[in-house]
Amino acid sequence: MSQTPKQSADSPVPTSTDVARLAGVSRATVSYVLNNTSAVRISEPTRRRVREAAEELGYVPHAAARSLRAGHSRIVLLPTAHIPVGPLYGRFLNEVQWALRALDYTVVQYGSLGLGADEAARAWAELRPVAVLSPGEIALSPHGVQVLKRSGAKAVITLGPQRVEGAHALVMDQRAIGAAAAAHLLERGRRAIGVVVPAEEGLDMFSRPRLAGVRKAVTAAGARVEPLTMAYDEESAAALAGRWRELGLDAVYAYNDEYAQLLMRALQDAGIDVPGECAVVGADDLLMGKLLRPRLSTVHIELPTGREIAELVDRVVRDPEGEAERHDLMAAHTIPRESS
Amino acid sequence: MSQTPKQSADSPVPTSTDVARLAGVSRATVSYVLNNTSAVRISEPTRRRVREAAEELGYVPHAAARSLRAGHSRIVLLPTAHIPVGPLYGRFLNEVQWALRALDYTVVQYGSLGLGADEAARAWAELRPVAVLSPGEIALSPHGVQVLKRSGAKAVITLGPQRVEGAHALVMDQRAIGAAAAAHLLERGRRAIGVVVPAEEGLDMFSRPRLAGVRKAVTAAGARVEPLTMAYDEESAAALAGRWRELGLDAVYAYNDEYAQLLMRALQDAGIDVPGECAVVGADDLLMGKLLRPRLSTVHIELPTGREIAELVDRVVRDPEGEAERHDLMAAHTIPRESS
DNA sequence: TTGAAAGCGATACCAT
DNA sequence: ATGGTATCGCTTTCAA
Repeated sequence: MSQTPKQSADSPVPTSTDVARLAGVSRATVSYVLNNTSAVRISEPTRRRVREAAEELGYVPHAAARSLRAGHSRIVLLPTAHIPVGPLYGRFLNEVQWALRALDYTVVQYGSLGLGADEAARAWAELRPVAVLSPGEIALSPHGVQVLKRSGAKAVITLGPQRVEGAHALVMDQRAIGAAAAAHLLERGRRAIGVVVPAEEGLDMFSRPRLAGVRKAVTAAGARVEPLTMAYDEESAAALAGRWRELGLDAVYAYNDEYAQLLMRALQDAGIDVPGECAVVGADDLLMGKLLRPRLSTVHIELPTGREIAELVDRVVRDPEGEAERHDLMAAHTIPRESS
Repeated sequence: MSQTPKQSADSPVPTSTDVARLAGVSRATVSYVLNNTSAVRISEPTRRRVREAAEELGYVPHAAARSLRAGHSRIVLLPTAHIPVGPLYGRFLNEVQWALRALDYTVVQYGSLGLGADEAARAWAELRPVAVLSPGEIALSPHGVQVLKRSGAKAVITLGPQRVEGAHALVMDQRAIGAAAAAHLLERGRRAIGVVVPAEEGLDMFSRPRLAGVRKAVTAAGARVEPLTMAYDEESAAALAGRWRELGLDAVYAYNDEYAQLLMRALQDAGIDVPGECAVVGADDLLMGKLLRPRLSTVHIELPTGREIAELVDRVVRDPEGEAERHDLMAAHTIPRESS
């Protein structure tokens, strides 16, 4: 028999027709055998011949042709930001992808590089995904949702701080994080609270609501809030620390643990005592925070598991009319350590 | 009983036929207009009618149908690990994705969750990608490469420490990192060097060659190497630090900056002076390292830009026979700071 | 138990 | 300047 499948530069890709020919049956039979179609009974010898033929040719079905015929795909489109989000959230998205694959969806991460909301939605729609799970940092317009639904998407779901007209929403209310940090600092007796807002673009979807959360809690208590723009580099942190005393603040909530570490270092280098002169709180409860001195107080964020999210997506796909709006998907609580 | 899903109660997904009908032309004309086919000339009024019809119906072409007809796709498949790699490498992969999209490829990140190398390759082949860019941490067998090429992939490229029979290789030799760290420590007069090997699975593709790099440099100098398994958590680090003095080491290369930070903290907490009693070197040159005290010495890794990689992929796609093996894609040099 | 044939949606050749 | 139509690879009635 054939030893080494001699495939020169231009050997054509084997199709089910080739398998059928080699096995001496029709394409229909090939399909039946390879898909274990239970509605049809094929004799065992035939099955074997088909399988052997497929094996020998190295036949692999063509997903596009299959889903074209089927009229639907199992693609879940997961638009990705072009900027790196934090490690916590990054891990979470990874988990979601996992879980969706475990439910037999094909996860397509689509980087929508500089496309506007509507262009992006159009590009996504070309893939005819059965569902779109759009993280909060991705722009998605009501019109974009329409385009996607019109293109056959059973589920268009936003996963993040805000909802979009027409889409199912899995709301993760970032304000709770700011609120938790603020409550903690107020309880510690702080009355003038700075809030670091990352200068990096694309993070505002997270940082704005966190700031709003702080604002609400702090003003309700009659204390002061000061937004502080800072980039994730030493210069920016040093500059901020340099003018710290003019700001007259006695505490700062620094967006997340990474920014907090950066700022805390800069404050210390500027001779400002933490937590004596200024309390510092981060967020995300990264391992790192426990290693710092003083140990970094943080807001622990309880994200849903990837499985939960995947199952919600699956539910909406199966029952697009069903209610799937959820608001209880995120919890936040402070972990006080030494920096506050 | 199970009839064709009627696309629910609402309107069916519009096809080019619908556009043609509404515009009063044939499907061919629709295709010509919407693709700006230059070989055919369509009158301006007709063009307008077609475009308006498409707009009105919210028509979006069906990517699967198109690529089925075309006989090829612009899909670049990027298998993803199910474990988070470091932040440096993660950012790099993100950049690659960017750059590929800029070259008009559709990047599909495919999480191959617990599939064996051959099953995974088969699953990827179903999507008929024009190229597969497989990061080093992904298992890819020679047989898998065959399957992919047979399915029409013009380029199967490994991106990582090792090469795979049949695939183009963009080799990033991790040994250089270990070698750089070792050379630095030897130069500092250290003679007994520990090497942290992450306990986390999936990182061995990186950690093994790094260890090998250290080993080669150190044994050549007649000094001692000691592999040290450590997980990325405080307990594991503390345990290692607890038995440090028995180990009789005067330096440690801690895989990357994250593990280095963790271990350095544990050593300090165990009363071991850094760098006096033990020098510590990390890798990746993360911002974090500059914030620690003592400042963390590190190996700066020069990864290629995403654009370089994307262009290499593109080149192989256009000329699959051309040579594209590259070994000069990574450079490493030590940045001495205070911890060594 | 198997096969013939009708599409799924888009494109490109060949007529008109 | 347009339209008819074969075709890509696969699934699934309906017939034999």
